[in-house]
Amino acid sequence: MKSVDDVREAGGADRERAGAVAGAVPAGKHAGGRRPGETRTREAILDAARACFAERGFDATSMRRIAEAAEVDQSLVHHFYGTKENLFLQALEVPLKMPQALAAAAEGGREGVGERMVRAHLALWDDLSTRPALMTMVRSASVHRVAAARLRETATTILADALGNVVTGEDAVLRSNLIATQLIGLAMMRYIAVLEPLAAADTDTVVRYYGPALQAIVEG
Amino acid sequence: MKSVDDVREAGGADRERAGAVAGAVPAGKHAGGRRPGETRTREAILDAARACFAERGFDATSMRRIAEAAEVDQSLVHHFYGTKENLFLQALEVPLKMPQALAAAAEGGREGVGERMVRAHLALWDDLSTRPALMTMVRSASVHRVAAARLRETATTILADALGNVVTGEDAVLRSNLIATQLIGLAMMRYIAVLEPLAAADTDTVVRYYGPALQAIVEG
DNA sequence: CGCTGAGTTCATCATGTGATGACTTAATGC
DNA sequence: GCATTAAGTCATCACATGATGAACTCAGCG
Repeated sequence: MKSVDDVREAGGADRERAGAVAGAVPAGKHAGGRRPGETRTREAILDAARACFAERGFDATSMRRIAEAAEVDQSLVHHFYGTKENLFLQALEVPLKMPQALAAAAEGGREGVGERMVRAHLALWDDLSTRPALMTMVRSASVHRVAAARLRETATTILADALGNVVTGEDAVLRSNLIATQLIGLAMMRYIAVLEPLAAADTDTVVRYYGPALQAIVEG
Repeated sequence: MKSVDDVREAGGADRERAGAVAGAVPAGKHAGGRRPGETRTREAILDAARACFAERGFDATSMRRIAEAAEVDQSLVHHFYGTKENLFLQALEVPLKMPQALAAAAEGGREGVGERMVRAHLALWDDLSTRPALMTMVRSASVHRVAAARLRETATTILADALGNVVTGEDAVLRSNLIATQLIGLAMMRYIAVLEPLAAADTDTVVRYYGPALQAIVEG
């Protein structure tokens, strides 16, 4: 898969494809046709889509750009995923790691849970296997209904569930919301708006300062 | 100005315009021409643009939609504001109220400053004269460089400046960032993602729970 | 009055978009 | 081996978009 950055204004400099020996496709005949051997194109397209959506959001990402990033014909994207909407949906699928990691962080009692949550959250965003989906979700949440719904769902189902044993008492759900609020804010500023010095700060420092802020809400 | 919602799929049901008496424009002649009396169209367009951008973000808002919302021909939008980019820039202009309100909230010493900041922030978002610009900024920050820059600028210049006397000591700037982080997160979840019950909670409740979280960072 | 400039509409363009269908080649099941 | 299905390309469509230019009407100034 090509890097998303490479694609930009590409145009047409990359007509020869890997494995297509020069002359293998006789001039005048159709270049189409299934590639020999087993294939991983479907996954490549999804990866490319995730990367593109993560980097520019739903609207600014065209099917053509995704195809280019996956080094594949545009129709193939439609062939596998149908509509752009549906592809986006797939790209949005949050890895199972996420609820697990957050639930694990919530275990171990009330004490220090703020710091553990911040650390787990940062870990998910720094993990290359989870980051694109999260980035896609947050980046498009402001303009795409489905992404916004996914964000809400994540905030309630996943987070509130994980925190069920920890955030108790008056207005427990509201307070869970506020914790989600803090974590999403952190993602926005550190990874999307890239606010300095926050974006460059190392994990431990962020955990040290931000943890107590979450803790304040846990305590009520 | 028409409500943004009315526009949706409008199409062409609204051909007769206010003041254009039937027959006033002889068939076969041009309908163009300046309207009699003084005009406020320029401002109307900007208002419409702000409303549209606030509701759907930069990409999903077309010049045509803005024109429709302002009940004006599309070319007029270009006539007054040139490119879409430039119009967006104008719509993004943050009202002067904002730095003032936040600076005022920061006055009065360290004690209770967390709550005062949250309250001031919510007030700005509930004020119809400031809300559209803020909404536009946050909603498009994820996908538009200029909006993101504006957001950073707001977070540093305005917020950090206001908090200069309050947030002191180690990593003061980083901690100001984290406070901005919390406020932006709140805007995201309450006004954009519309997470319940947070979105429906009344101001005082939010202030009561969220204030101490900001305070935790002020204290360090 | 007549002129200039600003406000206003219409028609149109080039471009990029998502989507479809025809066609080609390889894998797979019988 | 032979039919069926899956993977792949190309050409093309209908449409929405941002932008421009020409034409027209009013305001304001001399």
